[in-house]
Amino acid sequence: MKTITVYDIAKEANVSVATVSRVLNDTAPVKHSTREKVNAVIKKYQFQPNALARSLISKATGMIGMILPDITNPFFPEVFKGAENEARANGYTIFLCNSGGDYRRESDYLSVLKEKRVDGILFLGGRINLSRCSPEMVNEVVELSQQIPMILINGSLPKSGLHRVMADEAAGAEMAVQHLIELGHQEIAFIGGVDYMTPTIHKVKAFKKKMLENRLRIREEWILHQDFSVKSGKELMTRLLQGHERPSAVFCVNDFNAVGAVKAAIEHGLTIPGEMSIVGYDDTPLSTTLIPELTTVTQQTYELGRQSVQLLHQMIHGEKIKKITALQPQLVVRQSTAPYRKR
Amino acid sequence: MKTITVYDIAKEANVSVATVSRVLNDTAPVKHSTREKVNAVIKKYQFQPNALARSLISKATGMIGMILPDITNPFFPEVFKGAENEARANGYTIFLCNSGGDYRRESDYLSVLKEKRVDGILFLGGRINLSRCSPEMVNEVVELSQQIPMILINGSLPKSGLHRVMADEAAGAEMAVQHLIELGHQEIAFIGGVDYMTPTIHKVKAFKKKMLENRLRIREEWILHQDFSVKSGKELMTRLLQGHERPSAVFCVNDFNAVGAVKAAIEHGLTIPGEMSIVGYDDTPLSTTLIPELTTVTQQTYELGRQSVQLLHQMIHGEKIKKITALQPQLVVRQSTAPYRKR
DNA sequence: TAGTCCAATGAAAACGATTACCGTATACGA
DNA sequence: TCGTATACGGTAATCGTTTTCATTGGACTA
Repeated sequence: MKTITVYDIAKEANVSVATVSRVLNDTAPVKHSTREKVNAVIKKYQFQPNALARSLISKATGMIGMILPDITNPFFPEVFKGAENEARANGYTIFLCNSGGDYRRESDYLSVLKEKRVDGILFLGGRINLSRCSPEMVNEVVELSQQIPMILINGSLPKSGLHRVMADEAAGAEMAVQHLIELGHQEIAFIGGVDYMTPTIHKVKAFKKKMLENRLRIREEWILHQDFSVKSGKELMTRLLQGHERPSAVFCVNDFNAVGAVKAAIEHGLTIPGEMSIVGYDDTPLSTTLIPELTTVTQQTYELGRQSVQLLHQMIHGEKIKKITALQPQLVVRQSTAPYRKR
Repeated sequence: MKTITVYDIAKEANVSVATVSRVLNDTAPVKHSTREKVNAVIKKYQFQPNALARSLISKATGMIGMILPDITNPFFPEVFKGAENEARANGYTIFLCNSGGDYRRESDYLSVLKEKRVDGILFLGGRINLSRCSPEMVNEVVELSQQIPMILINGSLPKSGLHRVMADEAAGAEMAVQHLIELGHQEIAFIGGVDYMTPTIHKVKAFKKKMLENRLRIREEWILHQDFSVKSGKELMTRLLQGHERPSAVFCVNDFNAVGAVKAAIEHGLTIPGEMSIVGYDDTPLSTTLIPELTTVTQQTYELGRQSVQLLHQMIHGEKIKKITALQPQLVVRQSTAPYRKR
């Protein structure tokens, strides 16, 4: 089966390829009758111009790449959705690249995206969430970003000066802790996350700051880390509950950890929020499916994706954009937190 | 900044472009010393061949498109992950196309994928889950599938003869109902899903079949439909509980609905599984975050994605593959079901 | 020693569009 | 009737690769 080209259309419509192209792209005036004739042939053969050939010459592919650590973490599908809608509205299609947070996989994808000549790249997770990131890993990204418009979402690279769109995690974390303090809690623990990754670091810092501001005691043994999974949240909470003293409230690095914490607490016979208040982070769909529904901090996840693509689109068109765009998080109070009650 | 091409490499290495291409693709013998020389230049400029130009001539893009209804439904990220891993292992990158189940959006994407000349298409949800689908909607897909290898995942199109990979939903549903019956339940309800979509239809049919086989009464007023969301599950369960009689067990069309049902039951003061057994479907991550953990049916979601890409890959290489590949679902008993107790 | 074959390479023609540049028909005013 | 502006149409170059075909110089066989 032969692939049909503009030449075939041109021949059948008795015009030149230039005219076909003009009809296709509306780039120069074409007589009405001619246009009709050409369109008829195009329709007859269901002709669609080859985007590869077109891109080769126009230098634009209408493709963007999105690298993220784990699409099964419900935070990311929401970001993707925002990105995807904005992308489609502007004529882009998205390569979704699941890196597993593995920097080799990231490099692999970076290279693939480059050779596929995507118009832009959205980078989430992995190396951009590491508190220290090797110079090679930084360089690789910086160099690519000089060739292809790129935006870092919810992350950064030391001294790279790359464009970023992010939720203000410190502010969000402060809100969460403030909320607990206002409820009268004094013995508050922090759970979760990988200790050398920035989401954890920012939140721990904000946590300590708030505690200090309110002259509350910070117990280092109540700041526990592991990773970002449900399992991890459960294990850390269990460890917390095994101590001979226990906090009356826990702030978790994300919803996954919070869900695990809730499960551990319930298995331990505690009622939530009666005997233990728990706050999550991200406002993923999990937080409303949980019983009790989770008090958490929303990051405007959808907006994060949408605005990133919007900005990327501007970059692609050579417009200057702000280096940093910060979205304000917001506390969402649900059922997993309640005023402190003496036991 | 000039883009560098094989010509630049060739010139600098004192060879012809043909030789550069041979080094790049290892498609013909090249003298060792020449190869070294060329590779050195390639490395020096960090040259990466333009995939567009390459694809234009090779007719292969290394891109596949995946159309699915809703990436925020936790069932799909898992499918995607399976697909993505297998894809990457075979050198493909995936365009993720979120259709929202909207057939116009599907058509739009179908057309974009065609003009981008993807090597293959994975189609999930939307029109392929409709019990009746207009001839135009069928045709559009069938015609495209004659030009581009395509696999329908968990769905079908009437008389289209397209390749399909699917979980055997009828078998899975029978297992779920069988499980409840074996626990001694006799008054069982079915909840959820859009009534004209195949996931619902298959499950209701299996439900009725099992009930009949066991001479149990089927009450039409206990077969309720709405959509696939948590909210919907909650509303339907609430409606069920307002009747003056109520079932002792409920089989839900998916985990979302089941979560909603559990929430409604608990709000209604029932204990689960003590007073009400609930079974979900899909074994999404939700099922283990819920308290109690949900008894559900696993569809081997990851495998669904992985095997689909594997088969698609074979199709792309012109191999003949089975028209239908069915994965066996499996019952996963957790905490939301228990033996019937008289009240 | 002549003939054969193969490894190693280069020149040029694709692939399927866009587009710069030039050519021509028509209409219009003088 | 002629000159000229207007409105298109056509040709060919271009994008950056791969690939076919031809060429060359040995090495090997008979």
